[in-house]
Amino acid sequence: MTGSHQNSTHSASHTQQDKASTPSPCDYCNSSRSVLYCRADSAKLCFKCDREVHSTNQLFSKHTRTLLCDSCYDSPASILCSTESSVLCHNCDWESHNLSLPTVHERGPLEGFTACPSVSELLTILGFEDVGKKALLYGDGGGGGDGGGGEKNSADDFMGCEIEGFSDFFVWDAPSVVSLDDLISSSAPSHNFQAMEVPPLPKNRKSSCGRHREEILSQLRELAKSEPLDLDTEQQQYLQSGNMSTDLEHDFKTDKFPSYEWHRRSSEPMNQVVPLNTLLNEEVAVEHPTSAVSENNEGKTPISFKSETVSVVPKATPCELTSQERDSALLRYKQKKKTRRYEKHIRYESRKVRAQSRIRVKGRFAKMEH
DNA sequence: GGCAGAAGTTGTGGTTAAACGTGAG
DNA sequence: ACTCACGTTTAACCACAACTTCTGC
Repeated sequence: MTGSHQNSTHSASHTQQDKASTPSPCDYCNSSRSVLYCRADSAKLCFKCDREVHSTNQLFSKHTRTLLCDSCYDSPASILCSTESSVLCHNCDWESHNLSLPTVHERGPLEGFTACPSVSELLTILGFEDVGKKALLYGDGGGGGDGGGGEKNSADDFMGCEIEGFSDFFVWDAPSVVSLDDLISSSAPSHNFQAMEVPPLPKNRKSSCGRHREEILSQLRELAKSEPLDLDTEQQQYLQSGNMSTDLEHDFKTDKFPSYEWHRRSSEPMNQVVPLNTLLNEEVAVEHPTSAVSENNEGKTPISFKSETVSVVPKATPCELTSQERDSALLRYKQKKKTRRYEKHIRYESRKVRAQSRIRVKGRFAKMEH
């Protein structure tokens, strides 16, 4: 083993550690935060680019995409832990549940999606079906005069804010098969493979989009701007009549940083956006609304906040790309796709040489005779 | 902090059984 | 619709050197 080889392996492991637990930008636009993983492309994408890439042709639309793991941000999530409201890849699930938190957490399989679902379909897929278009309409702090009683408040700050009580909106879609045990118990020959006596998972679970639902919902709202929602007449009139929250209007037209919109303070105007320089590479004091008290647009009832210092990831660059940027991004994506390696990659040539010279019995490695 | 040794983990390829897909009867 | 035969694909298996992480001094 040469020194340079050792160095390369060391640096490789460092690289892996470095990129772990750090949200990475979209492989396509390189600006929005990636929330989806496409196995076929080995690409991490934001919702907007996912739509753009996978709507290109029918072949691409068949790619299965899943959410990124909440823990390592590097692998497709396959397990939903409803106890922690997180989505995890197999490795992280194993680490967090088999080593430290054995079996007390309620977990289930997480499935991806194919084709190019509409925003409302995506909301359903991600377990937001009860919030759906209303939340997209009223966005953050908007509200509007729609009925709905007390729960309306929660949806008002749906996009940008973590609000207590709001999690009740999120509905867990109970998968038909929850575990291997379910498969076994459901395999009685007379039952026609339907799961029998397997209680469905509780309906009041949180959404299946993991810990980053703010980011996901923010991107979905961006997506909704370019996609005519399947709205009812009342909602359409509401949008057109100008009754729409000024905040939402602002979002649709000028807000470049929807993900960070909740960084405003209660004393600031509702449509004020945190300047870019405060968002880049520095810790900023932000305040989360702790209770959903925002009423309608005219009321401007102040939202109560709790202060919290968070590390802002410098990825909050505009989602809106110029045509040049788009072309550039497309080029980058295509180049990356070209250089993708499907063939087997040997990390340690010395091990290969060693394996090839090993004694075998029916293809298996045999013990060396000393 | 630096070093040495122990302990634990990873990666390697040929064979084969099982799984899977397809077409014929 | 079903069974069977046949071809193709996939994943598990094995031992151990190389590599990484931990521990004690």
